[in-house]
Amino acid sequence: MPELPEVETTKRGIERHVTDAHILGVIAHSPKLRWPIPQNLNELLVGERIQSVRRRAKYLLLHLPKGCLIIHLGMSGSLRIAPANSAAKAHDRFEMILSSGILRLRDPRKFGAVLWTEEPVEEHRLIAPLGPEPFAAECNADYLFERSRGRSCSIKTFIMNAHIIVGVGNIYAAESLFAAGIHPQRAAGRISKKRYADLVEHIQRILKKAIAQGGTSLRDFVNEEGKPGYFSQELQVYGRAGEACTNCQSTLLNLTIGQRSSVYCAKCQR
DNA sequence: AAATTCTCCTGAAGGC
DNA sequence: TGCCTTCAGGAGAATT
Repeated sequence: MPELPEVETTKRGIERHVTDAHILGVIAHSPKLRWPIPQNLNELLVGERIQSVRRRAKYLLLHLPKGCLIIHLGMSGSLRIAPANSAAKAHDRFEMILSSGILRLRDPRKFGAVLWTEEPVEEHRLIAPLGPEPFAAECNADYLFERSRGRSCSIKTFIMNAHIIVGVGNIYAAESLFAAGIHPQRAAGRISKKRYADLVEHIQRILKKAIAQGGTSLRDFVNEEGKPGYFSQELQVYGRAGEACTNCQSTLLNLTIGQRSSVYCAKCQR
């Protein structure tokens, strides 16, 4: 399921294909994903040039002269660069015929999104409320400590909240908390600044490593060439409930926090 | 404001 | 072998 490393991997993969590419056609195979796909994209975009591609949180932003195409991969989405003459298949929901090939969004579960905005994208309703990127300078122990004061939600829920910090989904939240030795259910407001410093360091380290390995491939994720990522080999706790902790050999436990499975080690995480 | 619950959708896995 | 049920999961929306 695409989290920040997977989206970053995708962004880097499509960058050289889409930058400066001209749009020859736009086809929405599904009327809606999470939200309706604008039906006038063909007339809006054909003939335009893609100026650049950026990632903000887990959103991919394709900048055009008139506006910005916002793409979210949801939990089962992947973008591929396909040959110009290839045909769309069953779960292909959206595609843009480019001068450089076809940019195709495959999303079996339809939790993704394709949106168009002509306002500055930073002001878009989905982008504006987002917290800082995990690698940004302002995303540090002081910031997380201040934002967490007085909050009773679990630390896992807290770091998965994109309005606090973006890009930390279920997999990397579990991994980061294990690395930092913090129990996923501990109240966010009851964690010291020192522990937040540890935590943010681990979040950054783990995300960077996952990006370097092309993301974690679980179920559907493949990069723009259809290849999986390799970070899943590095997972310490995610998906390992019932197995032995790599640090102390205790049996890893599973908790449901905010309707998300949360694997942790009761001995190593307090 | 913050916390909780609901919702979208479909493949995969488990039970019988 | 096959049908039915349950579950996962990003994140906004609705509700309390």
